[in-house]
Amino acid sequence: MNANKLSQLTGVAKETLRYYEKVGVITPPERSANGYRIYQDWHIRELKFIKLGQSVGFTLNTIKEAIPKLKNPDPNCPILEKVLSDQVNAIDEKIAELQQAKSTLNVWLARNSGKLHFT
Amino acid sequence: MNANKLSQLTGVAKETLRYYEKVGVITPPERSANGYRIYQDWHIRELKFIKLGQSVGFTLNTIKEAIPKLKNPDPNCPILEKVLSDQVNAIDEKIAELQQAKSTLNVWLARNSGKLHFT
DNA sequence: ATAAAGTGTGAAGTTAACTACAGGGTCAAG
DNA sequence: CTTGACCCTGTAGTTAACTTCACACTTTAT
Repeated sequence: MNANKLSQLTGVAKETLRYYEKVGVITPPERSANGYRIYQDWHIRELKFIKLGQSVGFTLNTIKEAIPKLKNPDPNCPILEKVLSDQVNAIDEKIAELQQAKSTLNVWLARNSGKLHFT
Repeated sequence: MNANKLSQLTGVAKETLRYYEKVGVITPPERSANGYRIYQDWHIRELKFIKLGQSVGFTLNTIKEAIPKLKNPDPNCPILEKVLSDQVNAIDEKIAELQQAKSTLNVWLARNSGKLHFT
């Protein structure tokens, strides 16, 4: 499968695929004689995993570091649980911040039926 | 009031004050004979306003554009209400995304008591 | 045979909001 | 009068995750 195909199957731009390769978050694909990348089916899974990680707020770097741990989990060292629950906490904090922001805005909106002072 | 004073009173770094001036989000202060900036008391209010805007998720650019509207509100054209309520909606969307992410993570965490598969 | 479309590379640009740096003038204290 | 603490300017670096560019080779279609 070439870059275009993988791009279409995953919705990840071809340039982004090369970028992911450069930063080491996907496995470098084989190359055909002309130098074109040949992706495997499991590259689709890699990309799904990356998207999933991003959707829960992980950076590419965190995802990159997590992949070997996922492939080779150490039962005595539950690093992953910590990463995951830390992220849950981070998300809770962000939600709280956003709700605070929202209520500030609503106060502002209510006041705005009269006039909004620049103070 | 010089840059240092304003910085201490507002908690905004001096470099950031100059940056805000450059991007036009604060009113350029007068200068003394030696070229030093002389800030006014109302610069404190400007900065509070900027912080408030940032805390509810507005970009500096949006804040910059909002300031003239706040100073000169047009009663027939309630742009501000729209800006504010749009932002409330944007915040609601972000909260929903984060809650989705959180539940994904929790599923993942639950599964992780066994083993976490890379699929 | 030729032109369009696809793939490759490395490097630079993008966005937001700063932050740091180099080089130089100014001001208060001892 | 010199040292150190400020202030000024313009420019460049930072972070994350891409995107775009310039340029060149390959493959496909006419």
